[in-house]
Amino acid sequence: MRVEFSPDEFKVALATSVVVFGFDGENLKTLVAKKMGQPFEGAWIIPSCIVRATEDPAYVANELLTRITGQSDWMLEKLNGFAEPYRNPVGRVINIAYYCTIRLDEALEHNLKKEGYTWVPSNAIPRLAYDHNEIMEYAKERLKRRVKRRPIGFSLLPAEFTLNNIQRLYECALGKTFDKRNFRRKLLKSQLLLETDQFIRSSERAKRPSRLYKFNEKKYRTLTLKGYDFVYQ
Amino acid sequence: MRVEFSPDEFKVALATSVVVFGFDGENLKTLVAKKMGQPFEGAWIIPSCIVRATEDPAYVANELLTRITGQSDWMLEKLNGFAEPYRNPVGRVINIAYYCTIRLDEALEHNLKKEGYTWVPSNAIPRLAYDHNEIMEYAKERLKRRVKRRPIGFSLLPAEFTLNNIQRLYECALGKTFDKRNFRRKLLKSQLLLETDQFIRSSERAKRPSRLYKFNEKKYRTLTLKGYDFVYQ
DNA sequence: ACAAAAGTGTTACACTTACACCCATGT
DNA sequence: ACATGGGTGTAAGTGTAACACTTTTGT
Repeated sequence: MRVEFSPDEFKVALATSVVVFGFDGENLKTLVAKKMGQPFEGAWIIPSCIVRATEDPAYVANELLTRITGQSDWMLEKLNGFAEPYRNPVGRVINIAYYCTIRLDEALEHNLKKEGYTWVPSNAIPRLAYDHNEIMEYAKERLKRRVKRRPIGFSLLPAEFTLNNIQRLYECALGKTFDKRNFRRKLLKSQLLLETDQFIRSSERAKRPSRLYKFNEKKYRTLTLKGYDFVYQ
Repeated sequence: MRVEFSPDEFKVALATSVVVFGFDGENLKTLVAKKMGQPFEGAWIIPSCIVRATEDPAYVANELLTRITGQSDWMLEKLNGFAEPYRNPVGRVINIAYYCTIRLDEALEHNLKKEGYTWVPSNAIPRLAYDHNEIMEYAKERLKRRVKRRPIGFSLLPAEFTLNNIQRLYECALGKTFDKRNFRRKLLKSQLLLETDQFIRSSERAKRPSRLYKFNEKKYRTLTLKGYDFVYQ
């Protein structure tokens, strides 16, 4: 029975990666960067970082995101530990991966650019180094599940948005399409949205402007407290 | 930026734990053992094992289960990596945890006893060493989710079982009760069960014997291929 | 005027829930 | 005979899914 650790069992290294999802009103996308240094120099990777043996990966991941985005206090959700041997050619490295969602804005975009990060559409992820494609798929599945149970719009949409925006977001995240009338009915019935009296043109092509809505955060909080399940399949 | 591993980053050790669920017709239960050796000598733990830096935790977990149960080829599902610093007083240890479900039988019980493992009811888990209570809770939540989406009876019930058995199993796993008529209607409509012409007395107290059913594995396989969701909330 | 997307209701069906009594058997 | 769990049906309500046309605005 192997239950006692001897000193030479302590030979593994830790890393953390964070899958970041954003939504531009049209498409769901995720952050990647070009890997610097060997191995895999120049390959695409998910934002990642070494974790020292004394550190908490959640803390390190938070620091990493803060540097990348210029914003702090992230609601990171843990994805999993990726632990296959040989996933890293340098040695045995365990990756503790997280994901989060983010609202896009200009300051953010500026910071991302400065730090060398790029958005790629989450339905067309390029080949990534290590097992990062696996981590990415895992994150997409998790987001899907999340979307089915909780209205995620809060964290991905701007403060005001159209019903078409949010429908599009759900369609991207779940990889299917919905009937406009049924979607609206369901969403409005939930009372999670508040009508504003603002209108916006959703694209160049659109002639008629569409109404802006915002989230009813109070309603959302009371509902989640009661163990509300949104359940959009 | 910390992206290059130096040799002294490789200072972490690995372990794996497996949460095993079983069902005796009345209650859902899970395997624990008494810890041998320091630290936490004599405390209850989830079946666990060291993983060397060159090994695959999934493989090691499988070996561990094979030893404990005397059966091989486990369908282990990965739970998560538990990676908080200081979760193990001996040093930095990452635990890659799995869970599985098992059909009880006599050979199994005999082997468990021989290896020093004991069942505890999964709604009354004792205080466990390390962060094993956290892992256990995580596993219970996962089982719950699993039960909601897929008929788990296959892996937990004997080949033939009564409708009351399976209802009881669902009630244990989900921590709620169901209306007998509605439960039966739903289950039978799914066509996942085949009526046998066998009857059994479900307990000493029961006078009238109840009908045995078995799983319609073919139906199950075609349904899961089509992306079937059982969805019992 | 026309092009483009915004917006709007109804109906049929499926599923869920609530609910109470008789049945078969062993003691 | 009685105690114990086994077994059964119906009706109301709720949610889902399918469906097509009119409105508003910019060009």
